[in-house]
Amino acid sequence: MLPDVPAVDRAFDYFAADDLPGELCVGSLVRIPFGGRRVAGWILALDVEPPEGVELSAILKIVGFGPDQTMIDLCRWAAWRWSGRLTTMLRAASPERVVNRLPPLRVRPATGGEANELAESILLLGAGNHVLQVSPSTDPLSIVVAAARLGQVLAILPTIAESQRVARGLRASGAAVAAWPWDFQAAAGGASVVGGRGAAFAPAPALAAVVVIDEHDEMLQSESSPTWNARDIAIARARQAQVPCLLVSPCPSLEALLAQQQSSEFESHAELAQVGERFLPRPLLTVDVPLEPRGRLSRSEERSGWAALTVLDRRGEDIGRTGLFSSRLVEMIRETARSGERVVCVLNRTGRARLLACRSCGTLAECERCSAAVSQDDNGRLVCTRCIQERPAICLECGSMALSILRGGVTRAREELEALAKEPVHAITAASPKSAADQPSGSDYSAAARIFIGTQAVLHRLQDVSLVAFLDFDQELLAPRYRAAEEALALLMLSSRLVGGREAGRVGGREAGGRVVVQTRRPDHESIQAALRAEPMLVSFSEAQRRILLGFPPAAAIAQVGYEAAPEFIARLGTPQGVEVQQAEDGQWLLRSRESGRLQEVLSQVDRPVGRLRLQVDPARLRS
DNA sequence: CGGACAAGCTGA
DNA sequence: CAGCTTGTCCGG
Repeated sequence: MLPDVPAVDRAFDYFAADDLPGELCVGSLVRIPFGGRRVAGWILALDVEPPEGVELSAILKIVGFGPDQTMIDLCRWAAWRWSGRLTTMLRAASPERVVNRLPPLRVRPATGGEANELAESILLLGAGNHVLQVSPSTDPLSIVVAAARLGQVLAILPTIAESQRVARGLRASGAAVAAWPWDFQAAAGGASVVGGRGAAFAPAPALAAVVVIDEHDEMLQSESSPTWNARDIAIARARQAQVPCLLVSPCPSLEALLAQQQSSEFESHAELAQVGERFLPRPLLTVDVPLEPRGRLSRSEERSGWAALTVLDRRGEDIGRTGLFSSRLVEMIRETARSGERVVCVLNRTGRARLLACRSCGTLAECERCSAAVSQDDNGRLVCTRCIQERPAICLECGSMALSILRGGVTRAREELEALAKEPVHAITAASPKSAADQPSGSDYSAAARIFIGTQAVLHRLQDVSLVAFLDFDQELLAPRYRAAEEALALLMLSSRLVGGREAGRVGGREAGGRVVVQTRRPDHESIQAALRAEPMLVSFSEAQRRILLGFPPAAAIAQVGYEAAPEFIARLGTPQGVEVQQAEDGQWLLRSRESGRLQEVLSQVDRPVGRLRLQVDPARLRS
């Protein structure tokens, strides 16, 4: 019995009275007395031999059904893989509301769906991981429906909203569908599961295939620790059930390509096999692993979904004298807006300015306390993002109030563009209300508005766009994040979808006539070249080399350790063999191991000190 | 986590 | 030395 008390993370033995109402089995959710309180808990095993001299307490109540033995095994593995607590994983695998009865197992596969080549090839897939490189305009529904002809499928998508659309479509194809996290019962009864990343933990007793849509998407990873990734859990589940796992993406991740490579090498379901307390880990990326998706569309189909990409090379322009908008871009924006179509400009910098200098003495605007460069917020005040200090816009050196913007943010760019385009420009950031309906009256960007500007959040907010322009794509390409190249390509892919209007049901991409524009000084960068030629593998090849060289996932396992208890944690860790320990300047530590499974093993042996600790294994981003 | 209990601090 | 705070341990 594992109490649902995260800090405990240890199982205890209890006594089950014969006359306890309800069915008691492995995975049952129960209520038990624990440390003087009544708490919820999960039954992990029955008929255990309690240790000598322990007085057992009785289970108070059987609450309902929870994750079965298979799911408990999976949760154990996930807890090990991301150094999390078993309770966290079991919570994710438990029903939202009490489930008192499970329906008899009955599978109703999809019967409808298009009978195209792709659908036929999915029916023939064997167990193992299969990377399916699709076009940005490929409708995920067609793939999920094709897979659901095999029986119960588990379909995982990055967003709940999209998963609901797919769930509706799958239902229409005749399949029994469980929408996660609401339909635990139906899932346990054999219905095909469709949901967001959480669906990776849904029960699927008759599992026939696992499908991960947009497997490259960062949304599939939990942002708080444990930083479990639904793609990797999907891979483990498919292997556990010995069924095919379809990793679908227009820009496949290295993780998916590596998993595909390994599934042909390791056919046994070794991953979840435990040897004592240890799991057999997946090998890491090495230089001799060839990376190539197994499933591909025809070149023309694949290309059709990628939007025509215009690369505006800014190298020839005078450094420091050019604004955010090249004349060519302004021309394109005006032209598109004039024909009544929508334009979206992307600039991943919030506020008014991210870097300022004094106009009279040239001094950079810094924080008076910590000397970091200060930003200017929407109200014109200078703020330090590092120490949350704030002051008016005055030069500390000469007292001048005239500061010039060296690197502008969205607020400033909006004003600038409005002047250049000679029509209203609407700013949208992550902080803006979600839909036009939430808009205060008077700001009418729903109907008449044509030009929008914002951080990359705009790409998720708008539809029916004809032009997406990245004002400073170098910021994406050269971002100090180890996945920057893949993320940059994913942004171009997402933009292709947006201008292709997949939501609107159009064919999309080149054929729909939408355009994506990037302003850059790195026109030769592989992320741009990959989108230009509709050949995402260009990024994979160079990224694989880079990750191996620098020691980042999936070529190494890393962990970021932070918060107050971090120094004590690192002290307890010592200097274990096969693990590098690096201290970052922001008071965080980075652990790295190039030996598969070594990091997990080492982390599981350290007991957590008291106090707040952030421990993130293989996070998508190393944050400070 | 939260309760129990022990060891340390304060004040008359 | 009572009464209270702070720390450490443990739960079946």
